Amino acid sequence: MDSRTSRRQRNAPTINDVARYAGVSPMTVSRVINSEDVVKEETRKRVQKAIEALNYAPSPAARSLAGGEEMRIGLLYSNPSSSYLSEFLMGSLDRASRNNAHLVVEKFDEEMSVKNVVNHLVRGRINGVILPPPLCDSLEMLRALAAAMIPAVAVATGRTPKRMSAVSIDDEDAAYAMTRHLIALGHLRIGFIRGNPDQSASERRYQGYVRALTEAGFAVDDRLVAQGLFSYRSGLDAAEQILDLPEPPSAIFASNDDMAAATVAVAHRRGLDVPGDLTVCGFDDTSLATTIWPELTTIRQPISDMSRAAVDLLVREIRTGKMEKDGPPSHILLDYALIRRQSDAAPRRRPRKV
Amino acid sequence: MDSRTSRRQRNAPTINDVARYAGVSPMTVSRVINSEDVVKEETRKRVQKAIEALNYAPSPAARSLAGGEEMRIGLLYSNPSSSYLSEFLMGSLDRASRNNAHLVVEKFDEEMSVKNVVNHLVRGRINGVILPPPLCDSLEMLRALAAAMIPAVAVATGRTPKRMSAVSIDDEDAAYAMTRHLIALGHLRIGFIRGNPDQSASERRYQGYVRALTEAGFAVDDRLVAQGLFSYRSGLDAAEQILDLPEPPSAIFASNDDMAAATVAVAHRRGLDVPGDLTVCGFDDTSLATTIWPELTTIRQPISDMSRAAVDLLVREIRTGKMEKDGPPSHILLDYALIRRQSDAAPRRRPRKV
DNA sequence: GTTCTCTATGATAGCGTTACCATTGCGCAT
DNA sequence: ATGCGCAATGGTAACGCTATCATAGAGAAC
Repeated sequence: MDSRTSRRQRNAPTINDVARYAGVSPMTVSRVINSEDVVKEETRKRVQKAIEALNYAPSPAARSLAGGEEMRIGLLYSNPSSSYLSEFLMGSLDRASRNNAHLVVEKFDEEMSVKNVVNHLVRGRINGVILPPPLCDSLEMLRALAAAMIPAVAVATGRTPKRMSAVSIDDEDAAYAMTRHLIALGHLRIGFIRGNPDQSASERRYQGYVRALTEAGFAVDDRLVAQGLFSYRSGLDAAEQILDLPEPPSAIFASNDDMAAATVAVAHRRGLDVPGDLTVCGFDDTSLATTIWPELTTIRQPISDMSRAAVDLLVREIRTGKMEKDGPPSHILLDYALIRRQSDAAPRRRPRKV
Repeated sequence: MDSRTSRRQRNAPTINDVARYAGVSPMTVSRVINSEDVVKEETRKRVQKAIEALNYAPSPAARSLAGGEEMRIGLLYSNPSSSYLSEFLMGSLDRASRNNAHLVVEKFDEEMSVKNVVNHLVRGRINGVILPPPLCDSLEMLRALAAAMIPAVAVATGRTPKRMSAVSIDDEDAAYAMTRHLIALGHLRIGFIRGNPDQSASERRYQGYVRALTEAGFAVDDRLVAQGLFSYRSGLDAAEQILDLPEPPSAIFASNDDMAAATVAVAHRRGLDVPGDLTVCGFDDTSLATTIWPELTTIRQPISDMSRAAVDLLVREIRTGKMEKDGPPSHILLDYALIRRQSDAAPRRRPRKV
């Protein structure tokens, strides 16, 4: 009898259940959850297993009651490159809830003034902000945040900001790797479409391209390099320009997937087979890369991992009350990956089989 | 001395402060807050005044801990049609935080069994689930959730589920409107690319197309209708099939944007101008619609509004402890919009200008 | 061997609220 | 008077977690 001896809803496991299961005290479980480093590796593993086994999830309410600190972190985005955003959101959301922080997503429209937005954040008691591109490159925004004493973490910026922590990949190195990949395939003339000059990653990607070429002993032919803006539309123009050349390249490396997709479209319009007649590759591995046909060979950025790292970093900075001591900011560099799909191939030899 | 006698953040007043100030017990204050009617009018007034005076606001964390009504709502998604997801997330996030509910985003991979996922939800104390497409059409999932007594809200399903609330647009009507739009432009032969037959919206969209044609006195020519699967790839094949016809249509209406984009690609490959030689329109208004060139005329679904509505609905159902009484589920229908962009035009007259 | 570090873990006491039962008066029927 | 029912309020124990201090062992230094 006495069917509900407790007020617990459902019969969700609590930290005590986990503790009993793992044969430790609740406190130790708490420490594992909050990834404190004092716990012995062996114990941690045992607890982790118990958590898995019971499918335990900590109660946010209890946490904030006991911990007494409710943290609000803002995600300020401006360019809804939606596929990017959704991955980004997934990662942030995940870490935010683990860190018992509220994620407040805020859009920064063109019309708004930076000042207003920052004021809005202050009013909303936002304790810190994470900035995905292209906002991470807006000096105005960075300055305004610093002035308002709001800690921020930049994600995927090409620069390494002096006063702010950042999480990114090595754009230069990734572009270098992709270019080397094309060289290894046998391409001798490789076109390049640059990204929007306002975003710092553009320059880094171009530098990687140049370095690979130079190292391989190729000259950088300016005619093979077109300026784009990261948009599909701009990619169309850039690709036309390159393919109009009297001696067009056998491969084009675009600074992002949108422009690569545009390049594929232009090639097709001209009756060129991809990758038979032209190899095309992109950068970012957004959903567009696998939407179109052929699917794009591209550089994958671990977007959700980056946002995860960014949230963790930010939470730590807020907790330790950074801003004051101004220890040097952390810069985390995550690994990229070159994803081979169907849009690249060795160039057709000029003189076909005898 | 003893500067921090308590762990309280800020120095927000608690229910005890109010009680002391009003000269009653905390319990009475609680009753006043929760507007229970047992409190004598005079006492209530005194307490109200104390609340005013101290500017007291109850702590949500403590409330949900004690009240046991911590709400966690799950967002179960399977097909990361990322642009859809990010809009969806924005809406859900917004409402979830307003409703003091935690949003738990969960991916449902192909490999997982429905049973496992549902178990996972139960263990994770998820009180309710919202299901974006295509999961909202999975009968297996719906049944499993019902069996586990987890309330759910389907979003953008074509069906109107018997036992579950749903939020959607009128797919049939939207497709009807688009088809009428094409007819009004002067198109006489209008192709159609159907969506994945596993998703209920596909059939509804097709029905709208048929109705418009029939009403206008056109016959439905089966050769102008191709089967697609909602993927770009399938759109490529479907478009080829339709354009291979000896007498191809002057317009093609694809059941979603991905397939419309594919149709544009096929047209371009064949040297057809869009919209000059062929009008193409899509459905959904995902980011792809504005990524490609020409930008697609399409049907806009108010995705974030739909997810907002879904969360509100779900929260209300959980609060009122539905599931038991099985009052008829609510079905909310939101408005769509026909967005005209650059991919449609009047057909070229067969005999060009004398 | 004794004391003095540490390091890893445990015990205890809240965090601010509500659920549940107990208590206090008070009017009214017996 | 005595007891009863009822209205209004209070006391106490959760809720699930973390902060803080205490403690047990394992070495290290003497």
